[in-house]
Amino acid sequence: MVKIQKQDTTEQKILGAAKSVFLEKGMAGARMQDIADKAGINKALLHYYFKSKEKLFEMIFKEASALFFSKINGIIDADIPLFDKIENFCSAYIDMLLQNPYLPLSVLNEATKQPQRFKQKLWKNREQIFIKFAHEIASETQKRKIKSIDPAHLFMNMISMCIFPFIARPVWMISTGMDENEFRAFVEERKKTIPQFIIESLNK
Amino acid sequence: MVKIQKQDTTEQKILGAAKSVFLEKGMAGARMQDIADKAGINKALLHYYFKSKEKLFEMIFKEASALFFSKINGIIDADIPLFDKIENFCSAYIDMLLQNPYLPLSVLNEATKQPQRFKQKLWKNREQIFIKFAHEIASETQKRKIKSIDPAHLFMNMISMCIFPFIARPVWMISTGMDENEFRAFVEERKKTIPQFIIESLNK
DNA sequence: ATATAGTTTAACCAAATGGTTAAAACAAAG
DNA sequence: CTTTGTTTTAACCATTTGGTTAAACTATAT
Repeated sequence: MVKIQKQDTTEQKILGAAKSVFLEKGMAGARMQDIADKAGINKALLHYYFKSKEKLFEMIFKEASALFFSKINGIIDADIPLFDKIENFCSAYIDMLLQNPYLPLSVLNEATKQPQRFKQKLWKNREQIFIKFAHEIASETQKRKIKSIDPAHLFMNMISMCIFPFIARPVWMISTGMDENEFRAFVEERKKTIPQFIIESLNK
Repeated sequence: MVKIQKQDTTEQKILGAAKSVFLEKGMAGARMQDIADKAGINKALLHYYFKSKEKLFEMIFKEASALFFSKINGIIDADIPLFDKIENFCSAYIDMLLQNPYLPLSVLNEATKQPQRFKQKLWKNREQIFIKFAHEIASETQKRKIKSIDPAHLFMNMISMCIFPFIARPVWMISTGMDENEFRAFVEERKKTIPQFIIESLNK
């Protein structure tokens, strides 16, 4: 008989627990004991599966940043009209972030605190993210289909508006009085309002 | 004779060192020894001036978040035309961030990791930041001067585009190949491109 | 000169934390 | 039943780190 009841193997439980603890507390703030507790096991077993905090963190972080960057390339590289691309990107990226709200803060944090390590370990074969996007903008501008705009700024604007709300979430919630559901609804709305906002600005 | 050569008192040196260490490493990652070293003193003297890490951190963090929020209210509350207000805000806020590049990540980080503490200690008498702004938008919309837009989204868009580049700086620099100066120039440009972008989108 | 506040040195303490170890318990497969 | 890999228990270790202490030194003001 194959394993049926255990949907989660111990390793998966550990990885899940590690992800949530690391993403919430960061490398420095995370405690191995907390991870063990959250996984429902003990510290000995935790080290039985993963040699060190470093190794475990690296594993989680690699996965996290892959998630953080992968969606971008996929959609930006698609072969569809510019405006559709913008709409798709915002919608898909926000969807991903809704499922991983702590992702941006965590990834950008570690990239800030350990820039050299980040560059070495996570930026090996990654190409310029928005080269193709830049060309496309240039082309559309030349064809006089949209107003002239520096692609770097446009790209930065787009990802800023998508990502930042998740980074500023607690402050935004406190300062607007939103609760979890209202915030979720607010960000859900942004899947449409951001593309709208961008396209209004680009349209001649 | 009054003290002349010492522009910085020891207390100021400590506060300066603490600010830079805390903002770069966060509460959990900061080391008292590092702060002492950076201030050019020893740990004993550090504790002679500030009882505990907690106290020192609170001091720095209170000042940091005051800086982070104060500019916003000031400009948003000014009594000038909407578009001027947007231009002023972006320009002044980005200027402030250029002088405190680690501020946003640090403040938002601690707000995320200790939301309750943040709310208690730092959000006592602070009012809704953008109430007045919202009214203004509503009024302009009604007067048919600008396109209809939800003020919350507009406000979020604006602060996102201003703040996010500083949070994503290391990743952005790596992925675009910019160096310090180029990044500075890029953000400097944004003082104009962001208001442009927003106003193009709002104009009927 | 002497008292006072600032500063250094260096040793020290207690707690937290990452990591180890060894023995025992357990479960499943051959 | 025995073997094998997994899991627990619980003690333990080494290091880091926040924080303390006491004695000595320095400069300045009275």
